[in-house]
Amino acid sequence: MCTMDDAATTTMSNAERRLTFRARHRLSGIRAFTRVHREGVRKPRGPIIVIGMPNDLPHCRLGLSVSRRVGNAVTRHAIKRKLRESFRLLQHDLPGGYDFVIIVRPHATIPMQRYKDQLASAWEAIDATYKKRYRRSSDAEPSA
RNA sequence: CGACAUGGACAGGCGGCCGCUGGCCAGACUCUUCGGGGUCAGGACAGAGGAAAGUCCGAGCACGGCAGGGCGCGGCGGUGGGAGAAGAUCCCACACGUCCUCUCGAUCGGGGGCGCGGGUUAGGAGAAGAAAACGACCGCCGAUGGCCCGAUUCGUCGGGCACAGGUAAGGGUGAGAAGGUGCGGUAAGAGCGCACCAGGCGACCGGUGACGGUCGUGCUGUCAGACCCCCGCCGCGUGCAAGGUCAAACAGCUUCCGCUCGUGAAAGCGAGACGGCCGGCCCGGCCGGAAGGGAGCGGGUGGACCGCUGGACCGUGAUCGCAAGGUCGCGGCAAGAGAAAUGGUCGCCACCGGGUGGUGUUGAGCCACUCGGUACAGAACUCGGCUUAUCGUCCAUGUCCGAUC
Repeated sequence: MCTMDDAATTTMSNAERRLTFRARHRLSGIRAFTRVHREGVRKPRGPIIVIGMPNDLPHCRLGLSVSRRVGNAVTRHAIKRKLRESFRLLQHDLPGGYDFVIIVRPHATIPMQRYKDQLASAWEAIDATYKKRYRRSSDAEPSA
């Protein structure tokens, strides 16, 4: 039993440490996108606008919206890959349980590190906003 | 050697770390209606293009439509062969037009490039212009007729006017002005006549044919067919978000059961209860099955699976063909995503450009350091073409020619 437990904990910790980007990390479907657009918090950061809202999952999900105005298919795809990579590398360093939609505005190409910094900044800002809201509502509830 | 043209090949390389998609091989945990499903970690393998693009043609495939014919709409357009699944497209030869190539220049020949290229004597629209064809704005003429003046042998003659009229030489407009140039001709002109040139028509000759040649014929405006139109030929529509399968949940529809007792294996039948209708009420008669459940049909929404990658396939050798390509042998299986994988980052090297320093008689070049760059561009059902974009490197072929004056 003891060994079983050990094995379980190691796999868990391994799973937590690994920087994967699977299908479950993707935001999919027009409903999920419009929901985030309508209810989420918008944080513009340079060439990108990050919209975030909490989900009921232990991890975060990412959706990308890059219009044709940004460039041709190759350019758009390159930006998407860099943003996805940024999300992948950041996923365990920042609080989980959010859905994000990133809208990309037309801009000159920049290295991935810049996208990563912008995303981290927006991520923290969104988390702070929801933490504040949660605290306010839990403070207000007992009094009312 | 160099320049230009055409065709072909390649589309920076290697490594570390961290990831993604696919089927395959194996494992742990877990759920299960025992069919299977879920989560996690692992292994080796495979994983964008010559244009994957534009979606412009031609097909396969799918669904819908379809007697036959006509109108309409759309597409194509030199000729003869050939390749091809194809009426897409391509190849060879020829014809026509045009350009280039030698030369101070001209002509002829050779060679090469380019051409969405049937009909403009079937007709129409089109700006400017007087007019695009039954042409007269200016101009020219005014022979002939008219009017006026003079002379007169009374027959006419000379001069004038620009009234009738004649006229396409010249001006102006235009891409184009009555085929062009020259000579004759005329009052002035005009294919009115002639010569040459260009075109049309006819005859003959050559050619399978596009067409070419000769002769005849005064027959002759021209830009536009990437405007309508005419002629010939061809053409159903929509595209994998096509379309098919599956199981859920929820509308809707059909049908059965329905509450009790008897009978019966069951279906059912009989009786009763209940509800509705006839009725003031009862009897009686007729009709029905709420709630709930079973079965069937089933629009739309979301999901899963199929379609979905083995094909007019790729590589290679032989052979046939001028070529496009054909035939045969051998070897191979090569992405299948779905908010959409095929990457991110770091280092080294290669190539190109700039700067600094060194070497070098100046220069060319070489070396070191440093900075920047390394195209166009991303599969979305699959093929065959076309078109467009493209940093550069390499290879192959062709041309850069001749005669006469």
